[in-house]
Amino acid sequence: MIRVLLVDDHPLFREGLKHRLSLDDSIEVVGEAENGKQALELIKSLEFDIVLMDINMPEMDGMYVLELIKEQDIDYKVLMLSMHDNKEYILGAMRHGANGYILKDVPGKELIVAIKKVISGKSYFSSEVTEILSKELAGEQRGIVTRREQLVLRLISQGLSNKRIAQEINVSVRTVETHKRNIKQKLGIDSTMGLMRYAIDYGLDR
Amino acid sequence: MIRVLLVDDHPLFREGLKHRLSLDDSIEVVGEAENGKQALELIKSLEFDIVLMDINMPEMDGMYVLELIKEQDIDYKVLMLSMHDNKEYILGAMRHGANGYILKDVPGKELIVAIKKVISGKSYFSSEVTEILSKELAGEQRGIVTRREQLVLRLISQGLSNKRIAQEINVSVRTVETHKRNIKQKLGIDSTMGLMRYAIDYGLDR
DNA sequence: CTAAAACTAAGTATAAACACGTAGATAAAA
DNA sequence: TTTTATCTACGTGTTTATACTTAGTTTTAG
Repeated sequence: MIRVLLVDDHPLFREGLKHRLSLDDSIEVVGEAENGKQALELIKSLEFDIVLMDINMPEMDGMYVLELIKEQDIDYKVLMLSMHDNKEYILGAMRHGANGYILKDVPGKELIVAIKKVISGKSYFSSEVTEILSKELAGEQRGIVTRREQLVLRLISQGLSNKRIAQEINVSVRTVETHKRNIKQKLGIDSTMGLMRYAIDYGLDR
Repeated sequence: MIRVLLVDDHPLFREGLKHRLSLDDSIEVVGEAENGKQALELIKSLEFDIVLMDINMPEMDGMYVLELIKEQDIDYKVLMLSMHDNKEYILGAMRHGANGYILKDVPGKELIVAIKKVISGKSYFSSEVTEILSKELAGEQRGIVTRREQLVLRLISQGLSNKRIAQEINVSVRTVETHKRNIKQKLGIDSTMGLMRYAIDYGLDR
């Protein structure tokens, strides 16, 4: 029996997932959390085999939880779920050791296939995801937005000024400027507004 | 038996919805569509009592479909679903004659209550929604964004700088600044980012 | 252990955005 | 025909952002 821990902030989505997973007799949902904090508590107290986790969540997002999980001794399997096929997310998830990454709108069977593959020790990335990755890699290690830069990007997308961002993450305004400049250069975008648009389009906001 | 037509672009969400609705014996999902176009076809060919429709969808969004539905002779009941509690959406839905508007993260029972209320001829707007509306109406008839301002707003949403916008519409940068200032004042938004979100949410972009 | 990458931050000068007030020209409505 | 709304735009002063360079410190990977 594969014991699954669900982490997603939308109750309806969780229900949809549960329903899908219930179609397979060897899978069982043993816990649910609606944000990262809850997830971490459950991870400590619960026995399970795999975490199925959304990236975009309020309170504490999935990417961060992934990081924390993978820093622990026990190697829990983590399958990331996302609405977005943006490369920053995908690369971020891979960098932090996710065992798989699938988009939320994949057909139902694929989800179960993915879980079983991950449980068997392999990794699973849905075809849309691998396609994006290959395009990225084809362009040779082009600038990857680093974690710190992603953070700054998210704050930019929330409409904060350099000054506010600097206060928020306790660095100098000049540092924020530097990060911003590097992000622009990496993404080939030349205006702050363009960055905002990018962040919104690719779901890096909120 | 209440026959429901589901319209949402996310299969998982539809499954979650179906699961919830299946908890009530008097409700039955008779059709599903994943975008506005499909929905319109089903509406022509199918018999049903109420449409449960998401606003944000690719291809053809829910707001436009609502408009088309309400222009027809038969008065179909329409309950709008949305991730966003943004007032333009809510007001837009009301203006186009939606019978209800609820947020996607409401508890499961509320959805069923809402459907039954709408079927009985009443309207249903969830509490978060009515709260936002009351705030809006308290401020009475605030300024309407003019055509020119809408144009500027659209360009802002595309991430253009004041300078670029000025070039685009052949006016001085100062004029753009003035428009921007007026828009902000009218909408009660004080950041350019807020304007962008407004434009994107309201579909003024692209 | 060493090299590379990431994070930090400053100097200096220029450019852009914003706030607030004001106002002429023109088009639309009463 | 007045009145009103809209579109246009300037002045002035302040704040913020950017361009381009350089560089110390820390972390990560080979």
